[in-house]
Amino acid sequence: MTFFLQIHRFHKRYTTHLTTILAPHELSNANWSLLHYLMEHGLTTTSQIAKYWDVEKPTVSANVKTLTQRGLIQIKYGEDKREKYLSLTESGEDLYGIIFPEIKLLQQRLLSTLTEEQQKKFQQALNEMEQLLKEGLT
Amino acid sequence: MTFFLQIHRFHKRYTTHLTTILAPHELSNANWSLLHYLMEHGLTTTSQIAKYWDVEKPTVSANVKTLTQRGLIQIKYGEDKREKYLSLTESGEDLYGIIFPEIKLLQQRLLSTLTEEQQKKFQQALNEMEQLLKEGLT
DNA sequence: TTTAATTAGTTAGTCTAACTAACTAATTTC
DNA sequence: GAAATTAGTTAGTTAGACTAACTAATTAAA
Repeated sequence: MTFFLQIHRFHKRYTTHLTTILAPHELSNANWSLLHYLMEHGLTTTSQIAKYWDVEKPTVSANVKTLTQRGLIQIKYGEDKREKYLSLTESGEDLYGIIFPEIKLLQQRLLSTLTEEQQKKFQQALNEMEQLLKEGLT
Repeated sequence: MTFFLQIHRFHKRYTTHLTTILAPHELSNANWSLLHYLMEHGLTTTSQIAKYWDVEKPTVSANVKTLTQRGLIQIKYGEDKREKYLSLTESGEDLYGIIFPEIKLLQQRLLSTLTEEQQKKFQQALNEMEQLLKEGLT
């Protein structure tokens, strides 16, 4: 079984497992990622999130729309009239606080299979591989 | 940036990159996975593939249908009348031979970021994490 | 031997997480 | 000032799943 298939299999199970945690709160994985990003980074724009996640803006835009409608995030406009500064509302933070411990536990549990050194090495490798793909394998 | 987001980002780029290799041959990633599986394992059934990929049978079934219609795989029936034994046709093997070198090169290039020992450890960890998720983190 | 349970594979429908194309409005560059 | 770029949105599409329901075949239990 190749490394790449194992990544694929693991990733699928992991996201599926996340879904079981998030679905009772009516959140998709991507919704959660947005909540988490805002909690960690604070005030930020759609473009920045898209860059961080390495996705296109409409993907972020759709999640912003969903969570704004649910009152979980709020929007402020900056000096640049085009930009929307996103942050969590109080109920957004509350919901985050309810969910995060379980996800944290899951992640810690999974990461306990790796030493800190290994984790660091693997993350580095993932990053390098990603760069290779980004730069066209030059 | 968490390990899990890095896996996600890498995986997405990798599959996107595979798509650019496969699309000129009018193959999806999943189509290629099927070609590759049959090339590596030979005669096999839909259920076995579903197990190996860790997906549901309809997922495999759909890909079998596509590639059968294109004449890339063929079906033989076994003693158990329900089972379909799948294998590559000659044109399936030909197409595989055209595509595989490029994918192999890509994978080798990516894996060059890891020592063999690291790759082994990484795969082991992925496997363990997968088992944890499978068994419900007991 | 008959009935019940399980399995192989298919079809139809649904969902998630993307993407592209096209667009308006705002900002920056020439 | 005009052209180019950027922020964000909308609409449409695709890929890769999944579940539910089903038929037919096989296996297990009574």
